[in-house]
Amino acid sequence: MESAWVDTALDLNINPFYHSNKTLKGESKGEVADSDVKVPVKQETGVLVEELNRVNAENKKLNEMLTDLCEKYYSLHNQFMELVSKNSENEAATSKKRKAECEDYTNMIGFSGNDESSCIDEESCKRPKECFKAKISSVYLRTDPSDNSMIVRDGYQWRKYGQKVTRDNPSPRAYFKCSFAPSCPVKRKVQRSAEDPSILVATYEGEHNHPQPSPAELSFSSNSNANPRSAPVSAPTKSSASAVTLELMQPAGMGDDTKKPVQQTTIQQILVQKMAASLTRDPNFTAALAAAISGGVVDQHRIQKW
DNA sequence: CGCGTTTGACCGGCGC
DNA sequence: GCGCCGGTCAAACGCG
Repeated sequence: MESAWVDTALDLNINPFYHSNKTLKGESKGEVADSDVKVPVKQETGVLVEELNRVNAENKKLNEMLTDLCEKYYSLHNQFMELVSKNSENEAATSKKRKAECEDYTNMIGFSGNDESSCIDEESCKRPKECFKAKISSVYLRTDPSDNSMIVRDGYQWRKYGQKVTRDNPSPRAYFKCSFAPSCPVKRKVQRSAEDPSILVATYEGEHNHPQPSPAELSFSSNSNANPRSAPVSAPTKSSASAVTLELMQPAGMGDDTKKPVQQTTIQQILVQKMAASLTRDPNFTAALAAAISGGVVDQHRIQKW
């Protein structure tokens, strides 16, 4: 099923050399042996350079598309924020309800009033503590279904503090707190998708109030991830499983937005990188993109290819 | 012995 | 008011 998607997927040329090899193989009239390519070296490098240029141009175009997308996202995001802040004012005035609703808001916009315990009055602090404090984002990770460990490697250090079987899902939900910084309020829930057990759903609440630990720090400080149960995860297969990240709250840099006045361009760059990384790893996206813009860049690509 | 995980108990919110 | 359910706590346990 998925292989079908992959086959029809837009070739984004993530790995141009592989691609080049394929074309070369095709050009070498079905020679079986890979090693003895009969094309003269000069001609070969010429083809490669040409291919590389073409790929660069395509990447540039895709990059522009992504940037454009980001700009649109930002303007929409801002509009939505305005709308919601108006709504929440009304909401606060009329009803002091309710967790679920609050969570909906946070879910949709990533509205985090203030970090930490900076709420002003006690009353609004207790409930909204949960309502407004936490930024919530979800990460979907494809893993081996036979792999029972619920470990999501995201560069932070987590301490498990609970596990629970929930009603709507036979697989247990694990609760983690960020243990890299003692005061870090971030929590993470990890649970297998009810529909597709091969997909891990990690839900993050809150923001890290510390920078992302470096790999050295991670392997150094405490054994949380070097623990026997966690260790297998560091196997590249799992951590590099194809991941689609839906960061509902904050487009980028969600680790440390204590430094709010980050240049928007920087954020944009990070966002572009993140999106590109996520999207290009997702065969569904590439396929959808291919379908959507099949008249444009891709056609040009295909024409050249044929 | 220290640290992290496991797991049953407990608590609070919510619906009926 | 009661019961269900999700989230958290904390003692017990295991590992290095």
